[in-house]
Amino acid sequence: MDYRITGNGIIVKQNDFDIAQTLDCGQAFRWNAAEDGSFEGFFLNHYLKISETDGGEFLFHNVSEEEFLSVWKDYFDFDTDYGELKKRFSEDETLAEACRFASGIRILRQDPWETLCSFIISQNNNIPRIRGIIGRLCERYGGFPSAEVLAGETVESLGFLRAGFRAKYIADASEKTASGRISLAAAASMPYEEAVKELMKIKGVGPKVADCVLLFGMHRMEAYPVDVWIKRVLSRFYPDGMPECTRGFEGAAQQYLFHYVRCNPRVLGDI
DNA sequence: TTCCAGGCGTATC
DNA sequence: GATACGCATGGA
Repeated sequence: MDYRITGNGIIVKQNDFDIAQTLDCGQAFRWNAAEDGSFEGFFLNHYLKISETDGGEFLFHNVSEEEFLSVWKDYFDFDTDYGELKKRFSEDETLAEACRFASGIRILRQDPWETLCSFIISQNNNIPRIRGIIGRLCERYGGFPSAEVLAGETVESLGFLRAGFRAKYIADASEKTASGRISLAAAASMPYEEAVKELMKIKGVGPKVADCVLLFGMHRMEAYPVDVWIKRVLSRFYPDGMPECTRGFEGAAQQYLFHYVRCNPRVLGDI
């Protein structure tokens, strides 16, 4: 990655990066596309507008060098070589196709708490509605509320979210996180199996949500969320499990596959 | 109108 | 441990 400072922000030269593919592939729910192709959104309390230039570089609008280096470089995971990952994955035919289809996906380094809440909300739900619920949450509190703030709510007072049966899960996650009964910071550095167990102490967090938190909120690339789409992928292409070339980075492979089959369901055949 | 959605808790065997 | 079923809500 190279960057330079201009009068209206930071311009970044970065391989293996596509704004829309990365921000709109189901790992984050608070980014919005404008008609000109730019995206606006937040990481914690940091606002960003980002767009691609005619020269294929990326403009971080009105961002200082300090903020770029301390916030956005990490958020977009610019220090990881996704070209190398895709090269490894491409030993496998299906993965090669998936990587070609969306070669600009990167795994964001998101906030663990926001990721936990977001994927609790995601269960048995569709993406437009997930975005709606999270949008109402952020609108009410003027940004994504902390566990401490949400711990002051009840299932009833969360009714404005129209989150359905998930409201009690959000309440439980807030109470356990705010009180210290579970520690997201500790989970982030635990061995994989222990981390899953720690996260699953929360009501409404099963294996899939735990893996999403580990992958998207703690950048644990070995975490491999299996949802309905990935079940179809496994059944159609990998009945004996994920190929050897993905070992240790199953989560990244999963995200290429997830986006590929959601956009091209026909490749799954009659499943 | 009916089906289904980036699952999980619970009951039952 | 496996399998079946209900769940709140709203997009398609």
